[in-house]
Amino acid sequence: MSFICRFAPSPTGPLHIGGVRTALFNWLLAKKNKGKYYLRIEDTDKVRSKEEFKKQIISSLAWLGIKHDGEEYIQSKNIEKHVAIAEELLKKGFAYKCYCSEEEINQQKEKCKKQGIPYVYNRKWRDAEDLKVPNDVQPVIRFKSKISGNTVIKDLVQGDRNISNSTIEDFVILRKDKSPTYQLSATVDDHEMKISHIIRGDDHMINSFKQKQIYEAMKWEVPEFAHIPLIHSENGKKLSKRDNASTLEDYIKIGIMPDALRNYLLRLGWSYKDKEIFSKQESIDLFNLEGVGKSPSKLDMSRIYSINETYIKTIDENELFKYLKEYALNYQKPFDQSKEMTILKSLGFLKNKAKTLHDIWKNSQYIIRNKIDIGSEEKKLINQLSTKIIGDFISQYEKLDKPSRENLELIIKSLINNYKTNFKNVGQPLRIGLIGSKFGPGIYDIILSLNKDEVIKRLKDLL
RNA sequence: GGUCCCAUCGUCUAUCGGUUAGGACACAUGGUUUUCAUCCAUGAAAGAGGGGUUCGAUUCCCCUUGGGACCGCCA
Repeated sequence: MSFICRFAPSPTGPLHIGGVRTALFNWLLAKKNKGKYYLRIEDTDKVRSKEEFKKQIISSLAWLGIKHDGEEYIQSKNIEKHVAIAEELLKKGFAYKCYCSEEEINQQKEKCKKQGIPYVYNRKWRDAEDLKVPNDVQPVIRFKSKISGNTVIKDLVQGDRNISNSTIEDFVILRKDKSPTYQLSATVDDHEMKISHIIRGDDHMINSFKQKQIYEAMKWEVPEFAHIPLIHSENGKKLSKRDNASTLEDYIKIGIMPDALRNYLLRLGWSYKDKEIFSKQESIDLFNLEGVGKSPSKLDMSRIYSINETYIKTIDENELFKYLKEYALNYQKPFDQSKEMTILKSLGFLKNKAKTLHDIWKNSQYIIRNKIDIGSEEKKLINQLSTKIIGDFISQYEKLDKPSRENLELIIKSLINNYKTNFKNVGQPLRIGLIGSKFGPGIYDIILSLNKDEVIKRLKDLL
């Protein structure tokens, strides 16, 4: 059996985290089964579709490492075909022209609202040979949904889903301006692209019942369906654009790495035994639809941070630096070239205190900045004793040929002895002088990561 | 409101009739450590409720409760 999957976003906004997961699952299933994964841009909403969103979606997916096969498919380029199918359905008696004006429909909706009953189109023009066709109304074409019987979808995630056909209204497939609607376009394109598995959010369940009827009317082979549960925000509702971490960009901005997000999204609603960390290859090998749960899952930021932290600590440092550089370039300031080597060499300890690229970037600021700003809290900690200690430290440090952890340790120990004090009273003033904060990397790491002149200069500034 | 669906620690989940209900994140405590962290150890934490079926139910069925999705000439 061949696996041809697709992800079909509409370019009406930035890519949503739920959409990212849908794309991921489609891609994973296609790759696992050596099939194809296509990207289709559903831009038939002429008003809301924007070129910039299309570009953003494509680049977001590229950032995550989800590459589609072939060129991206632009739905609007196939409109003529969609219209032709609408005409064909009309000719074959599976669709009909509806001359209800928008006012008429709105009136009906109002009426239903008043009576407190749900609105369903009344199928007025379904079998209307004797109705007089108004000449001031452009008709829409509606699909003639089945009135009796049931439709069953053998959903690969949800199991058998059964719905009474009477609950499906005669949906519009061609608007009054002769443009196709989603139900039609998506179905025609899925058929033309020979999509074998449609994996999409659970919010499309009803659409699948509608679209299945179109497949059957056209005598097309019906694809397999899998409706994956939606991702809910931390307060349990469907994720909306208002949630502050809902677009991919939101995560990139705070310094989440692509593999970490991929891993998080994979494990959200899917599991494989007790395994938590999956390399890209492992996720392809191990992914399956059977492991996808049926209930929606809530987004958990602390989990995202935690997985990101794991990746920061385990990936190759050159690769990590690549991500860090990109992050700095896009969301902070590009690194000064002369500082790059120092940062790369210091990554070993900078990354130990970081959950995000932003944290690493923050930790590396003392290397980047030439002038150290000392916080007001920290200034209070610099007293007579500490300036004396720093002074002593400088004179001993200056004499060192080549500073090393060992000889630095000797100096610090002698200072502790001479001043009959503890490490804290020696280390803290030094840290404040060198990085401006009492929090930060280990003092030896700091000193060794900076030039000897720079260390002396910074410490003298403190005196 | 109508239709459909879901239900194990706070969160993501394991269990596919017999388990001291397991793991991970978060949380708490202790230890290591030169600060903050890391790291290590330990702990607290769950089968929504009620009926069945069964020798035995978290697991199968029904009801209740709670939660969700859909209900556009948007996609």
